[in-house]
Amino acid sequence: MHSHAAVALFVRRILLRSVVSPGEVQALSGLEGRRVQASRGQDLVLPGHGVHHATLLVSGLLARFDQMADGRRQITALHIPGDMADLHSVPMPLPAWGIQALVPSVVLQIPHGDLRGLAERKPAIAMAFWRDTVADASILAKWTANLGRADAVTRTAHLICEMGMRMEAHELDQRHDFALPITQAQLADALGLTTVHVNRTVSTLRQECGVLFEQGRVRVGDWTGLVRRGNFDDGYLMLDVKA
Amino acid sequence: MHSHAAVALFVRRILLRSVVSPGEVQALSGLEGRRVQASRGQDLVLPGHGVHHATLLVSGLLARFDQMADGRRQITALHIPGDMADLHSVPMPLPAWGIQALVPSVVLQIPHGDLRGLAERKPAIAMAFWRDTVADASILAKWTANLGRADAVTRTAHLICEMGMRMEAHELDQRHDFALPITQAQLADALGLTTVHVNRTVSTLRQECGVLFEQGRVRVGDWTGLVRRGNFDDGYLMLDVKA
DNA sequence: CGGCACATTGAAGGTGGTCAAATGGGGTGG
DNA sequence: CCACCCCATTTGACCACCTTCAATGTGCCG
Repeated sequence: MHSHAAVALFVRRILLRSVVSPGEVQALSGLEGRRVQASRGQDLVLPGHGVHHATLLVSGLLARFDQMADGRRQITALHIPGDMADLHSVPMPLPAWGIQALVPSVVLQIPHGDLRGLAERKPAIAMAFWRDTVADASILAKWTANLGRADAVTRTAHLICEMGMRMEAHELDQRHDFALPITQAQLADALGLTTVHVNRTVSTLRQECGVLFEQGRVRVGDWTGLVRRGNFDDGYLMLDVKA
Repeated sequence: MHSHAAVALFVRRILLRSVVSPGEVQALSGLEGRRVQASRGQDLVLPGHGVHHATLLVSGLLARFDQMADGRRQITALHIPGDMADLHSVPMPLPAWGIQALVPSVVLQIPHGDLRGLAERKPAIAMAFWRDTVADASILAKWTANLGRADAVTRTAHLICEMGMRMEAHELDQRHDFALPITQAQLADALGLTTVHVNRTVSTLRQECGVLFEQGRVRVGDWTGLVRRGNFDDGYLMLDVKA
C-alpha cells in the first residue's frame, strides 16, 4: 500500500467518528511523513523515550505495550492499517508505553509539529483528534474490564470479535474473515495469559465457535456464537457516533 | 469545599501538565456547573447513556467502571477531588462506561457546551484538555498491564502507590498518609479480585510494608518497600511533563 | 536435509475463587 | 443507654483456572 493511501485510510477513520469540513479533509489528506520499514518484533517506540512524530500504520500490525521490570510485556492495544498508533503522543511526547511491530510492517512517521499545527489552526480537527484518542481509551477500558473480570475463553472471544468489527468498520475485511497475523505468544501478551493457555483457549474456540487461525487470517464459523461466548457488545468501539 | 474551590483545584490540575496563558486560566476559572450531591454507591452516569455535562469531583471519591452482563463491575479509574472524571465525554457524549460515587460525594456538572466552546476558542485549552485525557489513558494502560501481568499483592501495592502519588501531586495530602475512603469490596472491583482475596492481600501488605487502612485513610509505614513491592515507577502518571 | 520458530499436548502445582461462617464496628431505635 | 441490625472485615476449607515445566509435533526457509 502506498503512503498516501495510508493517509487516506487514516482520514477515513477520522471521518468515521467526526464531522469535518471538506477544507479540513484536504488539510488532513495533505499530511506527510517519513516512511519506515519495521521488521518483525522491532520496537518502534521505547517506553519512557521521547518521540517527535506520530506513527501511522501503513501495512502490518502494531502493538502498544507496557513492560514489566522483568521484561515481560502486556500489550494494551492492537493497531491495524490506517490507525495512528500513538496520536496520544501529540499532546504527550514522553509516553510511558512502547510500540512494537508484531509482523514486518510499514509505518509513516508524521511530525508532531504538523499535527499540532493542524489542530491549532482548525478546532474541528483538534476535536476530531481528541475524539480519536478517547475512542482508543474506550477500547482500553474494555480491555481492562475483561482482564479483571472475564476468564480466558471469554477474553479471547471478545478480542476476536473486536478485531473483526474494527476490520470491517474500517473496510479492510469482513468480520468473520480478516487478516490478523499474530502468534499465540503475542496473543498471550495481549490477553494476559501464557502461550500454553492461549493454545488451549484457541482450541476451545475452534471447537465451540469454529474459530480458525490460518496463514495470518482469522476465520469465524459461528459469529453469533462467538459474540455470545465473548459477551461482546460493540458499543464501546464508538462506531456509530458522529459529532 | 466550595464549588469555586473545586474549579480552582481542577485548574491547578490542568496547570500541572500544561502551559496556559493567564487569560486562559481566567476563562477556565470562570467555569460553572450544577452542584449535585451523590449518596454512597449512587451511579452518576450509567454505561451507554448519553450525557451533556462533565463531572468535576468536589469532594468524595468517584469511580469510572465497566459492567459485565451479570452485573459484576470492574472499576477502570479512581477520581479524587479536583479531577474531571469524564472530560472524555466532551468529544464523546455517549460513553460506554459509567461513573459511580464510592462514598457520599459532591460533584459539579459542567455543561459540555461550555467546555467545548472554551476548547474551540482557545487552542491551548483544547490541547490542555486533550493532554489531560491522554494522561488518564496512560494510567488506564498501566492498570491494564498490571491486571494482565502482576499478581494480587503487586497490583494492590501499585494502586496504593499511585493514589498516594496523585494525592501528593495534587497537593491534597502526603503520599504516605492520605484519604482513601474505600471498602475492600470496592478495592476488589478496582483490582480485579474478590473481596476475600483483597482482604488477604491487604493483610500481607500490612505485615510487609506497614500499610494501614483506617477510618477512610491509608497510612504507609514503609513507602520505599511498598514502591519496590508494587514495581512502582511514577513515569506513567505524567507528573513532570510541561507542554 | 537440518534448523528454528511456532503450535500442541501432558502432568503437576499454585494463585486466587467460591462457599460458609464468625467477628467487629457504627448507627438507629427502643 | 443498651440492643439490635447492617455492613464491612476476617478467617477457614475446598476447588478450579491458569501457570509452570517439559516434551513432542509441524511447517517454513536456508
